[in-house]
Amino acid sequence: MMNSKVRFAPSPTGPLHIGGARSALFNYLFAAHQNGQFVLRIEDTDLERSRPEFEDEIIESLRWLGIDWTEGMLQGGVNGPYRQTERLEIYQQYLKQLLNQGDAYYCFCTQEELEAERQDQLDSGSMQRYSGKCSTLNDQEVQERLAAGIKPTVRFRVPEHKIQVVNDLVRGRVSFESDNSGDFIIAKSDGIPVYNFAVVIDDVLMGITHVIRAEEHLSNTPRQLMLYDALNFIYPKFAHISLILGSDRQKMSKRHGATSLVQYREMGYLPEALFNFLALLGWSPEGEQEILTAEEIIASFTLERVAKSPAVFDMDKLNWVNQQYLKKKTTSELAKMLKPFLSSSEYASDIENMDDLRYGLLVESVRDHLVCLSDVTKYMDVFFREAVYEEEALQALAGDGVLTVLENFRDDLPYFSEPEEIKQFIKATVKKLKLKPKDVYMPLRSALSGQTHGPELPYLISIWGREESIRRINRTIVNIVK
RNA sequence: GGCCCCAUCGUCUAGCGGUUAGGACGCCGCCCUCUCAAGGCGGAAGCGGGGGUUCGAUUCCCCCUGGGGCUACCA
Repeated sequence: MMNSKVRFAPSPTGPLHIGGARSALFNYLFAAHQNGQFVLRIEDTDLERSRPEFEDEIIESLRWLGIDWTEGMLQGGVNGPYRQTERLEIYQQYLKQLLNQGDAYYCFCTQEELEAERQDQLDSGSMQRYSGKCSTLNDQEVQERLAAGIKPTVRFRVPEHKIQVVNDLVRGRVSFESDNSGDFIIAKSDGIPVYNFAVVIDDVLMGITHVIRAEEHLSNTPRQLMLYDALNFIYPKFAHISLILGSDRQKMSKRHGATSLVQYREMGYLPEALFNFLALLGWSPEGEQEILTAEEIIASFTLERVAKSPAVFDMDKLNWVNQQYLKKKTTSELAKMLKPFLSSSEYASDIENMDDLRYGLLVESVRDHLVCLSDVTKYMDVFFREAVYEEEALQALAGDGVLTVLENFRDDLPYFSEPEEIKQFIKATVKKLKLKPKDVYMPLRSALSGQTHGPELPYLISIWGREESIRRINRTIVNIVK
């Protein structure tokens, strides 16, 4: 198993999804674990839906997640090109071979005819598969149709009564009966090969030893195996990993909320957190530790520990994992990462006007609340908005000694105070007035912010500074306490 | 409909014939605490059902049920 080579072969028909990212990740982990090779190939044979922008986006997403490959897109390599639409001549050769061998034939059925055929089979409850109508056309009939300008598809002639066995590395032995599959199309009428065909050619020519992909491809594998047989190719090893489901146990799709990697990046999830979380979806390390570095995951990743059952994507757990990684960041690292999120918020100018010291304090005061970076904007109101008194705050301000507390604070508040100094000052005030801490803190908090909850009070005061804090106190005294 | 895969707390999972069925998220409670978080401690919560095999099944086999996938000139 020393020279293993895997691949990830996305179709650029949309952004990189959670599911695709997980497949890419498992391939990456498998390769990295044994120092194998990893090819990134683009399967863009669906001309209708493939778009170059998506190709770029997928590649960028992989990079962002921390997934590297050793060959293929951007890296180059001796087995290129790595974009399927640039490999058309290659597929053509094998198509010709299959045609010559009699393992494939031209099919002139129109889409309407096929649709009608399918509908009939559906109505009569019989097996849904191609009837084989064109499989018996003789040379002359074929030539006539070609001469008439009909563009044929190419179908693979499925052998009869053959058992195809997939020795899957995660699922074990899975067998299929060839008779359950009709002659399937391997090249469309425009000459472009279809997935099941192109994937076989590419995997063989690129020397792929292990095909690790999502379970949805398990049922396609026997068709691919028949192609391997017809072309006299040696099978790679297969490993089909289970699907990722939404909370309703359906395959993840756009209606499950954020499903693309870019969305998570935009929300402010850390790539290392997603890397860790995705690795845990369908795989588990031996110990009980769940927060693991990429290196640790690579070191212990094996297909033997990959789960067979599908996994529901749990946003709560992702949030927790992300929080764990956020906590590891220093305040200055966080401050830097948070900037773009604040700069595009309504508080952009407020943040811009803050000096580094105060901005650092602000970050420190809200960091424990963050689940993802974009959350930061939810906690900015209290710093920059004029106090709007909540019911509980008004109650806290209605107490007996409130005015004394406020005036004492206002008159004795020291200059240039850092949170710790302010904390000491409040402590001293508590002592001096012979009150319970709460009877000092709550009136102050309420008077300053209009709320009974929020960031630690010493931080709030320090961030506002002496002048602003006194202004707020006075405003409350005049308007509320009187 | 046919073929295939899957099945342990709500969720992610450990388990690979004998365990008080372990961990994590979430939830609940307590502690800490000016508040909200964070943190610490504790708790509730699971082997889908029925047959076998076995001295003994969560674990092995079969059936059922449930969920998912494939069945495209998509991948």
